This record gives sequence, C-alpha cells and structure tokens, in this order.
Amino acid sequence: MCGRITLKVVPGELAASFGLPVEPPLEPRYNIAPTEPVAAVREPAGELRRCDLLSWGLVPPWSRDPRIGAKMFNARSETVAEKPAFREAFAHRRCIVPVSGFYEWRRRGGRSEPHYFAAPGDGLLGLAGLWERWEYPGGDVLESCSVLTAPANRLMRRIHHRMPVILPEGSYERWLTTAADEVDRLTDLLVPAPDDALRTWPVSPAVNDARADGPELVEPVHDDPPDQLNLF
DNA sequence: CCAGACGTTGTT
DNA sequence: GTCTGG
DNA sequence: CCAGACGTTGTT
DNA sequence: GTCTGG
Repeated sequence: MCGRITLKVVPGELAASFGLPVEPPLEPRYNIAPTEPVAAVREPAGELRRCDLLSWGLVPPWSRDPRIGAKMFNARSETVAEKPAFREAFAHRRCIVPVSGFYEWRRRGGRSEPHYFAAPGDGLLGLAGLWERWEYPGGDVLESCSVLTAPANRLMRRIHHRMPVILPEGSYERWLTTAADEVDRLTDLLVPAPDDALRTWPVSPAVNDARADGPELVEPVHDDPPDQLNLF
C-alpha cells in the first residue's frame, strides 16, 4: 500500500520529469499523509498538462460526507475498474502523483517499523492515481485523489505485501490520455514495479507522527536486530 | 419497491 | 449515481 | 499510514 | 474496537 509520501524537487525538475508547461511552486514535503494536499499531474482533454494540489483520499461525487476520503487514499489496481467508488474516475479521471519517495511500515513483534523507498539516483517517481470532483452543499468544489496499489515486488515483500503502482516514464502520456472506452488496455501498467526501480532503508519512527516534516525523516537509521529475548 | 452500501489494510 | 439485498 | 480520541455541561 | 485528524 502507500500511506505516506515525500516530494522534494529542485527548480525545474517537476516540469522536466512530467512534461509540464510551467514549474508548480511547491514547498518540499517529507511526510505527506492522507487527507493532506498532494501534487497531482493531469491532462484534461484538449488542455495543457498541469499539476495541482488535490486532497489525498478520493471522495466519490455521490458521497454525502467528504470525510469518506480518509479511507480512500488507495485503490486496488485489481478491482479499480469495477468498484463503484473508483470506476468512473478510472475511466475518465486518471492522474499521476509525483513523489520523491514513500514510506511503508513493517510489522514485527507488535512493533511497526517505518522504511523509506526511493528511486536509485533520487529521481522523481510517478505513481498511478485517480482523481474526483465533489461539491459541498454551498457549491464549493473539493478535488481529491487516490493512489493505485499492486502486489509487492521482491524488494517490497521484505517489508509489506502491497505497494504503489509506479508508472514507467514512457507511459505517462498513455496513462493520462487513454480514452474511456479503451482503459481496459491499461492493465499492463497496473503491475508491481521491477525490483531495481527502488532502493529502501529503515528510518526513524519520528515519521509516524503525521505532523512531523523535514529532511531528517528520510535519513537512514540502523536496522533493529532480529527479535530476540534478552533475559537479562 | 426502498434501504444501504459504495474502501483498503491488517488481524483473527 | 448505481448496485445489491431484503 | 499512525496517533489520539472516544463526553457533556457550563464557563471563559 | 472504531473513528477522526493530520
């Protein structure tokens, strides 16, 4: 799965990686949690590609309460085309969530150990996403998004059994612009990333607190020793 | 017909 | 909005 | 995802 | 245990 992400870019990097006409003004973030604003690249039909901040956690347009979004920050790629909450967004409103990396937690002996995942060379990754539009009773609009997940690859499996869908750079255009009646041809993209697409290392549990933010959160810490009973 | 769900993860 | 269950 | 609350009345 | 907030 994917429940925390980071996005730190040098000027020009986002535009270059995702083919944006203008570089969006984004502050570096090292701990973006569900319900928070997250960057999303979209390409509306006939318009320029753009990057906006959307609320992380998709709110279906028929929802009566936008707080449902807190549970909709991931969508299973295996079922996204059928699920009532996601299928319209999958057909018509796909996006790419640019990230520098993401965190996954390994559960061991009742403890939850955060690990960071990033690309070798620290380039940006493009996560497969969906977005949706929801209107408050007063007419204000909430745009929100969700990150697709796939089974873990070999690297990820040491930590967790699900992972975000990472799009190859060459498939960004196809992911963003495939017509609704052809989305069944996108399934080749909804797979675990190759093992060499990511590096990983353990990080401090300081990241557990969603209010924490800063470059120190992605610094490696020593791996805990394997579980053992210290009798003295 | 109306009522109620609509989601993922992890744990048992 | 649309589907499932009763 | 994890952390933290989980309640009401009345007063500031 | 379950929900809300970040």
